Amino acid sequence: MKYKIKSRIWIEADDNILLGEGRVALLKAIEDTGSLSKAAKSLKMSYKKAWSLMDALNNRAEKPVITTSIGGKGGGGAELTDYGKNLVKAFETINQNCWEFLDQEMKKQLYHDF
Amino acid sequence: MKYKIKSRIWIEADDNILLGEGRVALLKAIEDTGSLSKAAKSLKMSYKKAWSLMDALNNRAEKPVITTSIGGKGGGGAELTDYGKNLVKAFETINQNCWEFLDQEMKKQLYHDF
DNA sequence: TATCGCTATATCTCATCAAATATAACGACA
DNA sequence: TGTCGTTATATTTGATGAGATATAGCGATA
Repeated sequence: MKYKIKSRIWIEADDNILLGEGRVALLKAIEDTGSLSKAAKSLKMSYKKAWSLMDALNNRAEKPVITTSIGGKGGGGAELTDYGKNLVKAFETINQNCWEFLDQEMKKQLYHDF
Repeated sequence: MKYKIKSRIWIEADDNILLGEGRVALLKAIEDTGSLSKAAKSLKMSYKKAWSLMDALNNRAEKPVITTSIGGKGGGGAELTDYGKNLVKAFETINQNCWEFLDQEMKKQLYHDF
């Protein structure tokens, strides 16, 4: 059997996407680099796109997910709030569990139908 | 809590998409209408797109998923093979189970982290 | 007070993908 | 043997989204 099952999960708020794999990757890069522009660069993403993603995330979430500062030492920066860290952790846990669940489901179906 | 979790699953063969929600919807429409062009129309999809999807599906699957005929009474038509029907059934079962699983997972996380 | 790297935002260009259009071939049936 | 509604395929047109570019403003620090 050469078939593989794949999945993509995301969290919505008010029928708008809040958090998916791309935004989680960006959040983790922000956590690592301390800056939105460096995070974007590390993911080979334009600053504009990264900013748009984080702007939408911050506006739609119940509480701020990242905080930013302009000017000062280093020019400014961005970092995750505790709430943001929890969101990332929850997302990754669910995502991992989903993969494992689907692999099991696929095996069940293969046994029956193919 | 206004957050909702969503998912999309698909089956790949050789790193190419084989079957996802769109193709399953098309297969069911073919089953209902007996024709690829009618199925496409019922989903407001161009014939070309529908044909391309089913061509890729048939070529990548281990066995044919639909059979087609040209000319004759009614001009021809398309129908699912038994293998195709099993694929659809398996996909929908897994997809349904995945939704239920994710809803439970979401509740767990909400309880802990938000 | 000049510098620096960052956030924040608008605008324009381009590539990619989808849709629309056109056409050939087929075979049962009247 | 002509008609009809399909399948099958190429080509052209159009729209949407991503990327590139440009610019302003900020504040700690030297």
